[in-house]
Amino acid sequence: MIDNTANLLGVVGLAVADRIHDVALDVMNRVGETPAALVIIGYGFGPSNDKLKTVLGLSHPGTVRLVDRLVADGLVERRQGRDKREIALYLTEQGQAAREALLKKRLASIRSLISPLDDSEQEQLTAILCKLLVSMEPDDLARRRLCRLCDDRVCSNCPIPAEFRSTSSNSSPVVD
Amino acid sequence: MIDNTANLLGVVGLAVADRIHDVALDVMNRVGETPAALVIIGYGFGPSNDKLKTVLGLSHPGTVRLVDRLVADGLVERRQGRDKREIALYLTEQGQAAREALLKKRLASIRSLISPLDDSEQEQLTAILCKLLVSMEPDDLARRRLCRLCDDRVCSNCPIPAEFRSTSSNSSPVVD
DNA sequence: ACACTATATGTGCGCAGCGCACATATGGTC
DNA sequence: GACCATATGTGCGCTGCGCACATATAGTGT
Repeated sequence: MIDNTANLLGVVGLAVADRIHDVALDVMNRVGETPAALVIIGYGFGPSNDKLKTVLGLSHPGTVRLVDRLVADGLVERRQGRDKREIALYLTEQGQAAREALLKKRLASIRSLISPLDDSEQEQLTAILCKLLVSMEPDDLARRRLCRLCDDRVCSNCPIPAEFRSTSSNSSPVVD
Repeated sequence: MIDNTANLLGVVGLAVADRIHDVALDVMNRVGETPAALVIIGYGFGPSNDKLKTVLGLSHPGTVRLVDRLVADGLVERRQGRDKREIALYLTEQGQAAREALLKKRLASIRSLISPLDDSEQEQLTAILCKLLVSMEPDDLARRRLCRLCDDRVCSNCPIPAEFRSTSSNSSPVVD
Protein backbone atom coordinates (compact mmCIF):
# COMPACT_ATOMS: atom_id res chain seq x y z
CA MET A 1 0.00 0.00 0.00
CA ILE A 2 2.74 2.43 0.87
CA ASP A 3 4.49 1.31 -2.32
CA ASN A 4 1.45 2.36 -4.26
CA THR A 5 1.53 5.81 -2.70
CA ALA A 6 5.27 6.04 -3.26
CA ASN A 7 4.88 5.16 -6.92
CA LEU A 8 2.21 7.81 -7.39
CA LEU A 9 4.40 10.40 -5.71
CA GLY A 10 7.20 9.34 -8.05
CA VAL A 11 4.99 10.06 -11.03
CA VAL A 12 3.85 13.45 -9.77
CA GLY A 13 7.39 14.35 -8.74
CA LEU A 14 8.62 13.50 -12.20
CA ALA A 15 5.82 15.57 -13.71
CA VAL A 16 6.73 18.56 -11.56
CA ALA A 17 10.41 18.24 -12.42
CA ASP A 18 9.58 17.95 -16.13
CA ARG A 19 7.54 21.14 -15.92
CA ILE A 20 10.30 23.04 -14.15
CA HIS A 21 12.78 21.77 -16.72
CA ASP A 22 10.58 22.99 -19.57
CA VAL A 23 10.09 26.39 -17.94
CA ALA A 24 13.84 26.87 -17.55
CA LEU A 25 14.42 25.89 -21.15
CA ASP A 26 11.76 28.33 -22.25
CA VAL A 27 12.87 31.27 -20.12
CA MET A 28 16.66 31.08 -20.27
CA ASN A 29 17.45 28.26 -22.67
CA ARG A 30 19.52 26.54 -20.00
CA VAL A 31 19.03 23.37 -18.01
CA GLY A 32 20.78 21.55 -15.21
CA GLU A 33 21.76 23.64 -12.21
CA THR A 34 21.97 26.89 -14.15
CA PRO A 35 18.39 27.97 -13.34
CA ALA A 36 18.97 27.32 -9.64
CA ALA A 37 22.11 29.46 -9.80
CA LEU A 38 20.05 32.31 -11.20
CA VAL A 39 17.62 32.06 -8.30
CA ILE A 40 20.35 31.88 -5.66
CA ILE A 41 22.45 34.72 -7.05
CA GLY A 42 19.25 36.72 -7.30
CA TYR A 43 18.90 36.95 -3.54
CA GLY A 44 21.37 39.78 -3.97
CA PHE A 45 23.95 39.01 -1.32
CA GLY A 46 26.76 38.58 -3.79
CA PRO A 47 27.63 34.93 -3.26
CA SER A 48 31.12 33.79 -4.16
CA ASN A 49 31.76 31.01 -6.60
CA ASP A 50 32.44 28.73 -3.67
CA LYS A 51 29.17 29.49 -1.87
CA LEU A 52 27.28 28.84 -5.04
CA LYS A 53 29.09 25.57 -5.54
CA THR A 54 28.01 24.13 -2.22
CA VAL A 55 24.34 25.00 -2.70
CA LEU A 56 24.22 23.65 -6.25
CA GLY A 57 26.12 20.50 -5.39
CA LEU A 58 28.46 20.87 -8.37
CA SER A 59 32.22 20.56 -8.65
CA HIS A 60 34.25 23.71 -8.52
CA PRO A 61 35.12 23.82 -12.23
CA GLY A 62 31.53 22.99 -13.09
CA THR A 63 30.42 26.04 -11.13
CA VAL A 64 33.01 28.29 -12.78
CA ARG A 65 31.80 27.26 -16.23
CA LEU A 66 28.18 27.65 -15.16
CA VAL A 67 28.90 31.24 -14.13
CA ASP A 68 30.76 31.73 -17.42
CA ARG A 69 27.57 30.79 -19.22
CA LEU A 70 25.44 33.12 -17.13
CA VAL A 71 27.89 35.96 -17.76
CA ALA A 72 27.98 35.17 -21.48
CA ASP A 73 24.18 35.30 -21.49
CA GLY A 74 24.32 38.74 -19.90
CA LEU A 75 22.45 37.62 -16.80
CA VAL A 76 25.20 37.79 -14.19
CA GLU A 77 28.25 39.92 -13.51
CA ARG A 78 31.34 39.16 -11.48
CA ARG A 79 32.34 41.86 -9.03
CA GLN A 80 35.18 42.14 -6.54
CA GLY A 81 34.52 40.15 -3.40
CA ARG A 82 35.64 40.69 0.18
CA ASP A 83 39.29 40.25 -0.67
CA LYS A 84 41.20 40.02 -3.91
CA ARG A 85 40.61 36.28 -4.20
CA GLU A 86 36.88 36.20 -3.86
CA ILE A 87 34.41 37.32 -6.44
CA ALA A 88 30.86 38.38 -5.72
CA LEU A 89 28.11 37.42 -8.12
CA TYR A 90 25.23 39.75 -8.92
CA LEU A 91 22.42 39.68 -11.41
CA THR A 92 22.28 42.23 -14.19
CA GLU A 93 18.99 43.91 -14.95
CA GLN A 94 18.39 41.31 -17.61
CA GLY A 95 19.23 38.65 -15.07
CA GLN A 96 16.65 40.04 -12.64
CA ALA A 97 14.04 39.92 -15.35
CA ALA A 98 14.93 36.35 -16.26
CA ARG A 99 14.77 35.32 -12.62
CA GLU A 100 11.35 36.90 -12.21
CA ALA A 101 10.09 35.12 -15.30
CA LEU A 102 11.56 31.83 -14.17
CA LEU A 103 9.99 31.96 -10.72
CA LYS A 104 6.67 33.21 -12.05
CA LYS A 105 6.35 30.55 -14.73
CA ARG A 106 7.55 27.83 -12.40
CA LEU A 107 4.76 28.69 -9.97
CA ALA A 108 2.22 28.99 -12.75
CA SER A 109 3.03 25.60 -14.18
CA ILE A 110 2.74 23.88 -10.82
CA ARG A 111 -0.37 25.88 -9.94
CA SER A 112 -2.11 24.56 -13.01
CA LEU A 113 -1.24 21.09 -11.83
CA ILE A 114 -3.01 21.47 -8.48
CA SER A 115 -5.90 23.57 -9.72
CA PRO A 116 -8.34 20.65 -9.80
CA LEU A 117 -8.10 20.33 -6.01
CA ASP A 118 -10.84 21.85 -3.89
CA ASP A 119 -10.02 23.97 -0.84
CA SER A 120 -10.11 21.09 1.59
CA GLU A 121 -7.84 18.94 -0.53
CA GLN A 122 -5.47 21.80 -1.00
CA GLU A 123 -5.19 22.29 2.74
CA GLN A 124 -4.60 18.59 3.22
CA LEU A 125 -1.89 18.61 0.57
CA THR A 126 -0.20 21.64 2.10
CA ALA A 127 -0.16 20.03 5.54
CA ILE A 128 1.23 16.77 4.16
CA LEU A 129 3.93 18.49 2.12
CA CYS A 130 4.96 20.51 5.16
CA LYS A 131 5.23 17.36 7.22
CA LEU A 132 7.34 15.70 4.55
CA LEU A 133 9.66 18.67 4.27
CA VAL A 134 10.12 19.02 8.01
CA SER A 135 11.31 15.46 8.33
CA MET A 136 13.22 15.31 5.09
CA GLU A 137 16.70 16.74 5.31
CA PRO A 138 18.71 16.82 8.46
CA ASP A 139 21.47 19.28 7.67
CA ASP A 140 21.67 22.90 6.73
CA LEU A 141 23.28 22.48 3.33
CA ALA A 142 20.83 19.86 2.10
CA ARG A 143 17.93 22.08 3.10
CA ARG A 144 19.29 25.01 1.18
CA ARG A 145 19.86 22.78 -1.79
CA LEU A 146 16.28 21.56 -1.50
CA CYS A 147 14.99 25.13 -1.75
CA ARG A 148 17.30 26.13 -4.58
CA LEU A 149 14.43 26.88 -6.95
CA CYS A 150 11.97 28.30 -4.43
CA ASP A 151 10.24 31.61 -4.72
CA ASP A 152 10.71 32.61 -1.10
CA ARG A 153 8.24 35.48 -1.40
CA VAL A 154 5.30 33.09 -1.60
CA CYS A 155 6.74 30.74 1.01
CA SER A 156 5.49 32.60 4.05
CA ASN A 157 5.17 29.39 6.04
CA CYS A 158 8.30 27.60 4.89
CA PRO A 159 8.34 24.43 7.00
CA ILE A 160 12.11 24.30 7.03
CA PRO A 161 13.25 25.60 10.40
CA ALA A 162 14.61 29.13 10.28
CA GLU A 163 17.88 28.09 11.85
CA PHE A 164 18.52 25.97 8.77
CA ARG A 165 17.70 28.66 6.30
CA SER A 166 20.36 31.13 7.28
CA THR A 167 22.88 31.08 10.06
CA SER A 168 23.84 34.73 10.33
CA SER A 169 20.95 36.57 8.74
CA ASN A 170 17.26 35.86 8.43
CA SER A 171 16.90 37.32 5.01
CA SER A 172 19.64 35.63 3.01
CA PRO A 173 19.78 31.98 2.07
CA VAL A 174 23.36 32.28 0.82
CA VAL A 175 25.23 33.75 3.73
CA ASP A 176 28.00 31.79 5.33
CA MET B 1 -2.40 30.56 -0.76
CA ILE B 2 -2.44 28.31 -3.78
CA ASP B 3 0.97 29.74 -4.64
CA ASN B 4 2.22 28.59 -1.31
CA THR B 5 0.97 25.06 -1.95
CA ALA B 6 2.41 25.14 -5.45
CA ASN B 7 5.80 26.19 -4.16
CA LEU B 8 5.82 23.39 -1.60
CA LEU B 9 4.90 20.89 -4.29
CA GLY B 10 7.73 22.27 -6.37
CA VAL B 11 10.18 21.57 -3.57
CA VAL B 12 8.93 18.03 -2.96
CA GLY B 13 8.82 17.33 -6.69
CA LEU B 14 12.41 18.46 -7.00
CA ALA B 15 13.37 16.30 -4.05
CA VAL B 16 11.71 13.26 -5.62
CA ALA B 17 13.39 13.90 -8.97
CA ASP B 18 16.76 14.34 -7.27
CA ARG B 19 16.33 11.02 -5.52
CA ILE B 20 15.38 9.21 -8.72
CA HIS B 21 18.36 10.81 -10.44
CA ASP B 22 20.70 9.61 -7.71
CA VAL B 23 19.28 6.10 -7.81
CA ALA B 24 19.80 5.86 -11.56
CA LEU B 25 23.35 7.09 -11.21
CA ASP B 26 23.97 4.55 -8.51
CA VAL B 27 22.39 1.58 -10.27
CA MET B 28 23.39 2.05 -13.91
CA ASN B 29 25.69 5.06 -13.94
CA ARG B 30 23.44 6.76 -16.49
CA VAL B 31 21.19 9.76 -16.30
CA GLY B 32 18.73 11.54 -18.56
CA GLU B 33 16.20 9.36 -20.34
CA THR B 34 18.37 6.24 -20.27
CA PRO B 35 16.84 4.86 -17.04
CA ALA B 36 13.35 5.34 -18.45
CA ALA B 37 14.38 3.45 -21.56
CA LEU B 38 15.47 0.52 -19.41
CA VAL B 39 12.09 0.43 -17.73
CA ILE B 40 10.15 0.65 -20.98
CA ILE B 41 12.19 -1.92 -22.87
CA GLY B 42 11.86 -4.14 -19.81
CA TYR B 43 8.13 -4.61 -20.38
CA GLY B 44 9.33 -7.22 -22.83
CA PHE B 45 7.30 -6.42 -25.90
CA GLY B 46 10.32 -5.64 -28.03
CA PRO B 47 9.73 -1.98 -28.80
CA SER B 48 11.33 -0.52 -31.89
CA ASN B 49 13.63 2.43 -31.79
CA ASP B 50 10.77 4.57 -33.00
CA LYS B 51 8.33 3.46 -30.30
CA LEU B 52 10.93 4.16 -27.67
CA LYS B 53 11.57 7.58 -29.13
CA THR B 54 7.99 8.75 -28.78
CA VAL B 55 7.69 7.63 -25.16
CA LEU B 56 10.99 9.17 -24.12
CA GLY B 57 10.37 12.39 -25.99
CA LEU B 58 13.80 12.38 -27.59
CA SER B 59 14.93 12.98 -31.14
CA HIS B 60 15.49 9.98 -33.33
CA PRO B 61 19.31 10.17 -33.30
CA GLY B 62 19.27 10.75 -29.57
CA THR B 63 17.34 7.54 -29.14
CA VAL B 64 19.71 5.58 -31.38
CA ARG B 65 22.68 6.72 -29.33
CA LEU B 66 20.84 6.02 -26.11
CA VAL B 67 20.28 2.44 -27.25
CA ASP B 68 23.94 2.28 -28.29
CA ARG B 69 24.89 3.09 -24.71
CA LEU B 70 22.53 0.48 -23.28
CA VAL B 71 23.93 -2.12 -25.67
CA ALA B 72 27.50 -1.12 -24.82
CA ASP B 73 26.64 -1.52 -21.14
CA GLY B 74 25.39 -5.04 -21.87
CA LEU B 75 21.86 -4.22 -20.70
CA VAL B 76 19.99 -4.35 -24.01
CA GLU B 77 20.19 -6.31 -27.25
CA ARG B 78 18.88 -5.43 -30.67
CA ARG B 79 16.92 -8.18 -32.38
CA GLN B 80 15.19 -8.44 -35.73
CA GLY B 81 11.84 -6.67 -35.73
CA ARG B 82 8.67 -7.32 -37.68
CA ASP B 83 10.31 -6.56 -41.00
CA LYS B 84 13.88 -6.00 -42.08
CA ARG B 85 13.72 -2.31 -41.25
CA GLU B 86 12.54 -2.51 -37.69
CA ILE B 87 14.57 -3.66 -34.75
CA ALA B 88 13.13 -5.03 -31.54
CA LEU B 89 14.75 -4.12 -28.25
CA TYR B 90 15.02 -6.62 -25.40
CA LEU B 91 16.79 -6.61 -22.08
CA THR B 92 19.65 -8.99 -21.44
CA GLU B 93 19.75 -10.87 -18.16
CA GLN B 94 21.98 -8.16 -16.80
CA GLY B 95 19.51 -5.59 -18.07
CA GLN B 96 16.67 -7.31 -16.23
CA ALA B 97 18.69 -7.22 -13.03
CA ALA B 98 19.51 -3.56 -13.48
CA ARG B 99 15.85 -2.76 -14.12
CA GLU B 100 14.79 -4.60 -10.99
CA ALA B 101 17.37 -2.75 -8.93
CA LEU B 102 16.35 0.57 -10.43
CA LEU B 103 12.65 0.13 -9.73
CA LYS B 104 13.26 -1.28 -6.29
CA LYS B 105 15.60 1.48 -5.19
CA ARG B 106 13.41 4.15 -6.73
CA LEU B 107 10.47 2.94 -4.66
CA ALA B 108 12.59 2.62 -1.55
CA SER B 109 13.92 6.15 -1.82
CA ILE B 110 10.45 7.63 -2.23
CA ARG B 111 9.02 5.36 0.46
CA SER B 112 11.51 6.73 2.95
CA LEU B 113 10.30 10.18 2.02
CA ILE B 114 6.68 9.47 2.93
CA SER B 115 7.37 7.23 5.90
CA PRO B 116 6.64 9.99 8.45
CA LEU B 117 3.01 10.10 7.33
CA ASP B 118 0.43 8.24 9.41
CA ASP B 119 -2.18 6.01 7.76
CA SER B 120 -4.77 8.73 7.44
CA GLU B 121 -2.35 11.18 5.86
CA GLN B 122 -1.13 8.51 3.51
CA GLU B 123 -4.65 7.83 2.33
CA GLN B 124 -5.26 11.54 1.84
CA LEU B 125 -2.06 11.87 -0.15
CA THR B 126 -2.93 8.88 -2.32
CA ALA B 127 -6.36 10.29 -3.09
CA ILE B 128 -4.95 13.71 -3.92
CA LEU B 129 -2.21 12.33 -6.15
CA CYS B 130 -4.77 10.21 -7.99
CA LYS B 131 -6.94 13.24 -8.55
CA LEU B 132 -3.98 15.22 -9.87
CA LEU B 133 -2.96 12.44 -12.22
CA VAL B 134 -6.45 11.91 -13.59
CA SER B 135 -6.74 15.54 -14.60
CA MET B 136 -3.17 16.02 -15.70
CA GLU B 137 -2.47 14.85 -19.21
CA PRO B 138 -5.06 14.76 -21.92
CA ASP B 139 -3.45 12.54 -24.52
CA ASP B 140 -2.25 9.01 -24.71
CA LEU B 141 1.39 9.73 -25.41
CA ALA B 142 1.85 12.22 -22.59
CA ARG B 143 0.34 9.76 -20.16
CA ARG B 144 2.74 7.03 -21.18
CA ARG B 145 5.59 9.46 -20.90
CA LEU B 146 4.41 10.39 -17.43
CA CYS B 147 4.61 6.77 -16.32
CA ARG B 148 7.95 6.09 -17.95
CA LEU B 149 9.65 5.27 -14.66
CA CYS B 150 6.74 3.54 -12.95
CA ASP B 151 6.87 0.14 -11.37
CA ASP B 152 3.54 -1.04 -12.77
CA ARG B 153 3.46 -4.05 -10.45
CA VAL B 154 2.81 -1.86 -7.42
CA CYS B 155 0.41 0.42 -9.29
CA SER B 156 -2.69 -1.72 -8.90
CA ASN B 157 -4.92 1.34 -8.89
CA CYS B 158 -3.24 3.43 -11.56
CA PRO B 159 -5.49 6.46 -11.93
CA ILE B 160 -4.65 6.88 -15.57
CA PRO B 161 -7.57 5.47 -17.55
CA ALA B 162 -6.87 2.07 -19.06
CA GLU B 163 -7.70 3.31 -22.53
CA PHE B 164 -4.72 5.62 -22.28
CA ARG B 165 -2.31 3.02 -21.02
CA SER B 166 -2.45 0.73 -24.01
CA THR B 167 -4.57 0.79 -27.08
CA SER B 168 -4.28 -2.78 -28.32
CA SER B 169 -3.33 -4.74 -25.22
CA ASN B 170 -3.96 -4.30 -21.53
CA SER B 171 -0.60 -5.54 -20.45
CA SER B 172 1.82 -3.54 -22.54
CA PRO B 173 2.52 0.17 -22.30
CA VAL B 174 4.59 0.19 -25.47
CA VAL B 175 2.35 -1.37 -28.06
CA ASP B 176 1.19 0.68 -30.95
C1' DA C 1 61.17 38.64 6.10
C1' DC C 2 60.28 34.14 4.25
C1' DA C 3 58.64 29.67 3.61
C1' DC C 4 54.35 26.98 4.04
C1' DT C 5 49.69 26.11 3.91
C1' DA C 6 44.89 27.29 3.17
C1' DT C 7 41.60 29.56 0.34
C1' DA C 8 39.61 31.00 -4.01
C1' DT C 9 39.37 31.30 -8.87
C1' DG C 10 40.40 29.84 -13.42
C1' DT C 11 42.12 26.33 -17.54
C1' DG C 12 43.06 22.05 -20.35
C1' DC C 13 40.96 18.15 -21.43
C1' DG C 14 37.65 14.69 -21.89
C1' DC C 15 33.07 12.41 -21.46
C1' DA C 16 27.85 11.93 -21.37
C1' DG C 17 23.60 13.28 -23.35
C1' DC C 18 21.35 15.24 -26.86
C1' DG C 19 19.76 17.63 -31.58
C1' DC C 20 20.24 18.88 -36.65
C1' DA C 21 21.31 17.52 -41.14
C1' DC C 22 22.25 13.80 -43.87
C1' DA C 23 22.85 8.90 -45.45
C1' DT C 24 21.14 4.20 -46.06
C1' DA C 25 17.99 0.29 -46.33
C1' DT C 26 13.46 -1.62 -46.69
C1' DG C 27 8.45 -1.54 -47.64
C1' DG C 28 4.30 0.07 -50.01
C1' DT C 29 1.89 2.23 -54.07
C1' DC C 30 0.81 3.59 -58.59
C1' DG D 1 10.16 0.40 -62.17
C1' DA D 2 9.69 5.11 -60.29
C1' DC D 3 8.36 7.26 -56.18
C1' DC D 4 7.40 8.10 -51.54
C1' DA D 5 6.95 6.52 -46.72
C1' DT D 6 9.10 4.20 -42.92
C1' DA D 7 12.95 2.85 -39.99
C1' DT D 8 17.62 2.83 -38.61
C1' DG D 9 22.15 4.65 -38.48
C1' DT D 10 26.30 8.54 -38.98
C1' DG D 11 28.90 13.04 -38.99
C1' DC D 12 29.20 16.86 -36.44
C1' DG D 13 28.64 20.08 -32.90
C1' DC D 14 26.84 21.95 -28.56
C1' DT D 15 25.71 21.98 -23.47
C1' DG D 16 26.60 20.49 -18.88
C1' DC D 17 29.68 18.54 -16.08
C1' DG D 18 34.08 16.33 -13.53
C1' DC D 19 39.19 15.40 -12.90
C1' DA D 20 43.72 17.11 -12.77
C1' DC D 21 46.30 21.04 -12.80
C1' DA D 22 47.64 26.08 -12.72
C1' DT D 23 47.47 30.61 -10.60
C1' DA D 24 46.70 34.31 -7.24
C1' DT D 25 45.91 35.92 -2.64
C1' DA D 26 45.56 35.47 2.50
C1' DG D 27 47.02 33.73 6.85
C1' DT D 28 50.54 31.52 10.04
C1' DG D 29 54.64 30.12 12.15
C1' DT D 30 59.59 30.62 12.69
